Amino acid sequence: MRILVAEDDQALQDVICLGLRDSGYQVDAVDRGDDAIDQLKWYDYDVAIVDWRMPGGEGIDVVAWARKHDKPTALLMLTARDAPADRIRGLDSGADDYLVKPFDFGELLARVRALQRRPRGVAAPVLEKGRVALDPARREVTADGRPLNLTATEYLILELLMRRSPAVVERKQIAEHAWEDETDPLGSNAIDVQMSRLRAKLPSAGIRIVTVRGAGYRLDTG
Amino acid sequence: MRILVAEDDQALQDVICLGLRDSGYQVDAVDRGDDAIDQLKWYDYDVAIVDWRMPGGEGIDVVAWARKHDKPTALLMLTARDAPADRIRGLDSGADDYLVKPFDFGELLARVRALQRRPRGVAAPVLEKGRVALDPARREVTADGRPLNLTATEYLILELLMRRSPAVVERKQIAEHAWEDETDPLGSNAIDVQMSRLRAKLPSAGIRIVTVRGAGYRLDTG
DNA sequence: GCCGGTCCTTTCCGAATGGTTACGGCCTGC
DNA sequence: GCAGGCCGTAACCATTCGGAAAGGACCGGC
Repeated sequence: MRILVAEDDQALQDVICLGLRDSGYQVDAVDRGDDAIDQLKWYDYDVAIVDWRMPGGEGIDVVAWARKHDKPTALLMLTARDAPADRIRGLDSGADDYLVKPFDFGELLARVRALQRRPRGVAAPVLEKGRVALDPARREVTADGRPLNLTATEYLILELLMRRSPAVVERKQIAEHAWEDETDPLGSNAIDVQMSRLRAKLPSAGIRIVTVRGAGYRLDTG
Repeated sequence: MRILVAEDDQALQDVICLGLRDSGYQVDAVDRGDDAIDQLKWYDYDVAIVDWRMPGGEGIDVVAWARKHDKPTALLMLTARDAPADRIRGLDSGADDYLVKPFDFGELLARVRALQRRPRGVAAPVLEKGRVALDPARREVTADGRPLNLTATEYLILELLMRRSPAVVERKQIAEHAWEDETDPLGSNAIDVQMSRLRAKLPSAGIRIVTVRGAGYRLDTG
């Protein structure tokens, strides 16, 4: 479990980081609000412990930023402000929990554990078409409950076709979606080969890939 | 928004119920622990505010029951016990938040709002899958009650897989969660080796780690 | 009907991916 | 400072994947 600690009091930061590491967490620490936002921008933390007062942006701004950008990180505000009005403001800015300094370290750990129990984000819906069900979370495709064994590339292509169905998907879009370097497969027959392999795995799946000459491909039922 | 209030002090119960209704919530109240469980059994509450000491079953038992039965209700414990050890026990029993009496009513409202924001459904404090139980607080993993001796890295990986199950977890996410410097294991086969060691300890544990080529790993039962 | 272009399919092979094992360095506890 | 556990490295292996190539099918236009 990965935790971000944003606290400008060096002594307190050390205590928190050491204690958390001791409990087996992967901890990164920053001492500025803007640095905290940077970290959240690039890494996927499970929990962030954010001090209210910090140089470079208040903790409350960090929380608001994370909420605005739909980060899955659970946010715990940490502060010396213990007036009810402050707590209310902290929580209403989007924090999931609020702990007042000085605090018992064991309680901090317990609150972190409580936050970890939150399910992450919203479950991706299962795409269904014909007899085929594609589950993006499990990365699994089944036909009548039986798994179709798709390779990574085949999966990406089928996912795109299912999402767009019944619209036509251009070759270029397929290239962009399923290849790192989207110019690569256009000069070759790579896409053709993939489509052929994919089709070979679909019969009796209740869907079929229709070629639209000069335009691309489309997924149809039946 | 539907809330259950379980509090045996009639005066306090009235205050809470009136205040919540005033804020537009639909509130049911009970004054016994067993009644609280009954209500949770039959109705689908968004939030339950549960006092610790009550006739007919302690609040902590209500919380444990709700978690054990996968109730999606967010649980807030309310109590006069403010020793850190009590708070920790309350939270680790599965409560999502813990508020000490006497409290500011505005803060209660803010904490309720914070609970509402989280996606519905919260995992139990102990993760269970197949015959394996993983207790994050004790940092212990058992299969059928017998301890599996996992190393620190193996534990971190298994914890992540169990939390995300049945979703696929990318290698990069595994790297971020189980290693300090997440770029390190990606260039090597460190993750592969850890997975191999972990698998070696899992047979007959009722779970299995499935490789999803090009995507990552997934924990499945069976 | 012929022709050019687009698309399909199959085969082949190099490369990538991942699993397993042995080894050795490092840290910890005694 | 020694023993043992932990974990990364490297080597080896099995398997899979996907693109190149080649030949054929199909389509549309003239």
